[in-house]
Amino acid sequence: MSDTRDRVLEAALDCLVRNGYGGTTARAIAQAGGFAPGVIYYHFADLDDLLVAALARTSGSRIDRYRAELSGMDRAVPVVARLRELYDEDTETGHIAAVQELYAGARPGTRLADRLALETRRWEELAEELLTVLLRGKPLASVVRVRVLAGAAVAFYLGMETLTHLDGDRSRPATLFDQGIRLAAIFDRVPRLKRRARRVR
Amino acid sequence: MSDTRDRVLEAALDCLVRNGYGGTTARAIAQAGGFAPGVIYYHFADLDDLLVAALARTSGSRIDRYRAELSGMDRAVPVVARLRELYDEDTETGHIAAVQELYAGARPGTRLADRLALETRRWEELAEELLTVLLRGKPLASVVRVRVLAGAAVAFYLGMETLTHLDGDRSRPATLFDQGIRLAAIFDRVPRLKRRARRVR
Amino acid sequence: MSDTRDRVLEAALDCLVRNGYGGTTARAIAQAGGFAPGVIYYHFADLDDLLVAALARTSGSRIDRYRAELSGMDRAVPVVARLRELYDEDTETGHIAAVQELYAGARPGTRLADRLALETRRWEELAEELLTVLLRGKPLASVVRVRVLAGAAVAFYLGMETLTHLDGDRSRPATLFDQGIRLAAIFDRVPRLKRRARRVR
Amino acid sequence: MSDTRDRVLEAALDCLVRNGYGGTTARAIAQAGGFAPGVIYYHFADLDDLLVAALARTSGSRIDRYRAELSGMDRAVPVVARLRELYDEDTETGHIAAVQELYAGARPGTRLADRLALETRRWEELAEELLTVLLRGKPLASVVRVRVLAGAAVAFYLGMETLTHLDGDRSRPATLFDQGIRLAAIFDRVPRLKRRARRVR
DNA sequence: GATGAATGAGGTTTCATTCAT
DNA sequence: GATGAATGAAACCTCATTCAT
Repeated sequence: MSDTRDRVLEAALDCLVRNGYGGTTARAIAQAGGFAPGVIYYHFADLDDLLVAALARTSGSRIDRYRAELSGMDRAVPVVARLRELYDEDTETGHIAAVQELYAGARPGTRLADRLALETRRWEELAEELLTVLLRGKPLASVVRVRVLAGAAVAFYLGMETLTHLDGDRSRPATLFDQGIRLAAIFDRVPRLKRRARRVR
Repeated sequence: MSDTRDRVLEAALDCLVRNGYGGTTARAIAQAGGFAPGVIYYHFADLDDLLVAALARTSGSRIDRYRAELSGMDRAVPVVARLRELYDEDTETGHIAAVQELYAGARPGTRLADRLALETRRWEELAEELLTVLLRGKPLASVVRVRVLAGAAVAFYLGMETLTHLDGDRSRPATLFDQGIRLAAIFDRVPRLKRRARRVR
Repeated sequence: MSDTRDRVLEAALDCLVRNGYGGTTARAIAQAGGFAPGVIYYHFADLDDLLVAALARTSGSRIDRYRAELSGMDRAVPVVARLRELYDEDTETGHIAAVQELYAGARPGTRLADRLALETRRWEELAEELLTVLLRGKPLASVVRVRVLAGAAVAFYLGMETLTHLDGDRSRPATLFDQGIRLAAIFDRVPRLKRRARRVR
Repeated sequence: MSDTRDRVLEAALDCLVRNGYGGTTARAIAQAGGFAPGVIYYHFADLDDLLVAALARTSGSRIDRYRAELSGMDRAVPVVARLRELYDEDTETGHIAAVQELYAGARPGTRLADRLALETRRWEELAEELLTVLLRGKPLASVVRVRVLAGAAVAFYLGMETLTHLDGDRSRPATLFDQGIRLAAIFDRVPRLKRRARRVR
């Protein structure tokens, strides 16, 4: 059916990774995908529309994957270890780089920005789910609100990506994950408080 | 001396805040500053050069201010409180918005990107200085490397700004600062270990 | 038979009225009529061809209606009164707006321009018929050639429409019709000369 | 000073005459004037802006010329004769053809349309001035309102031009002017009524 | 030092038209 | 008969940059 539509989406993501937001022009996308620039406008209203669709696709599928891989884990070390693998996966496929470019380039007030806000909320919801399980019964849980912590985690992840993308220094996330593992190990050693008949909503 | 050069730099920052990276064109800068477009090229090699200089100026002066305000503080709560004030100051002056735009728009491999990496390192150095004092003698200091923690702090700050800039939701940093204060209070209650003959590097 | 062909013609006229000549694109016509753009090229050689056919249809049917309503009238006042009604009818149906758009947009030398010239001649012929009856025996008839007067009438009508279309001021034709009625009343009071041996053509 | 600005205006008028409204594209204007398309946008905000300026210039200068040539004439025959010469002049210079194209092509609601409405009013004012003098004391003056007659004259002139431009048949205005002269001669033979103490306004 | 006019490449988008299905 | 995806040319417009003054 919309075979070409998919090719356009893929080309747009490709272009984001290779040329950055500013270099993701209609012509560049067309060249990357090997089709005429007009094709874009047959399938999408405009570039903004295309990028929104591309974002929805890549972000959505990544969220699904992250959730599938991490859901229900209640110990921090394996979570961080898995996160690192997923991050490496993202780096290879370039999908996270594409999203990063969108965060960087989107102008506030555009549909793309709105959509990014939406996707951000989805990532925050996922983080909240995971953190809820991780923090259950831990003393830390009584100090911080999970929702806020989730927001901080997403912001941190985004900032790390921005910096990494900027200087191309892959050792930065590597070091951070290393450190994360150590902290996670300590965290896991903190015993859970016992509660009776805890029922969450 | 080069009075005009300064006007150009100010105009460029102005333009970044008001029009974003993509809207910071030679014409727009000239209009913002009330001079002819050609002036830019008299004082700077090209737009990249101008933005590099603008970044150096604004980032440098902000780092100086942050250092002056925070240097030597050894308790977390006042540090976070001060940070919040500085952040609000940044928000008002728009300087942080300008830098944020540069992080967003800079293409890897350009001189601007190199300069951003350099400024990032300076911020990380500042964070390292402050964290070194804060963590002195604390148990956490034996678990995480200060340098890495400093990098994480900068990344987190940048990510928070990116998200805030995108959706314009000022409540996000407010909530995070609130939470930060609470964590800082707990942190401050953790006693410092006594060590003999402490030698720093 | 070619039911769809008719739908295409109607859609083209619709589009002319709503979007103007410049907005009457293949896509817009297709959307207006609820069919695929390709359909146009199945029934018509190109857009020019379609517009020619649309013009022929709408202009032809309007000429027929004008002739049916006005033919044989020999007094000016009822003619002008009837013209005003027909004009209002045209305005409502939008058919006159469509033709006006074609006059405006047609490039000299195209088939559409040729066809417009042809339709103009038909309107001039109709005007000539009507004026011949009206002027019969009037002193004015010996001063002006009916054919030229007919041409002037059509030109005037077209010019009035152009101006009205441009500024959307419907009071213009209203005022002109008012004035026309007064002149017609005076005209009707001028007695007809008696002639012997009337020979037509 | 703005030498080039003038060249752009001239090129636009040239283009209107030669290529019509639809053919007056930025590229075509640039080619006609022998400059780069970008020049247009240096001197004018957009094409609409350019066409408004071109209209103001050509229409304004023609109105001035018409007024200078015709003002104060109180006999119809020399007026019509002079009109014919001016019309021929217009035809040669092509300026009237350019304006005609603008009337035809302008979309209602654009700045160009607004400006055309303004220029139309100016032509109507001129016509009103001239007709006021011509009709002074004539019986016709008590039957028609001069303002309405002026509006009709402008509409007629425009319609005549539209038709002439469309089919390129120069004999049409020639014939109409011939006929006009004959009517003017009759008009001039109608005696003026004597009025006492005529006070205008 | 400064100006502002000019350039030409390249940006997004639209369009008439074709063609495989 | 009809479809709708695809094309490539060309539309308008913006931009960094240069250069004569």
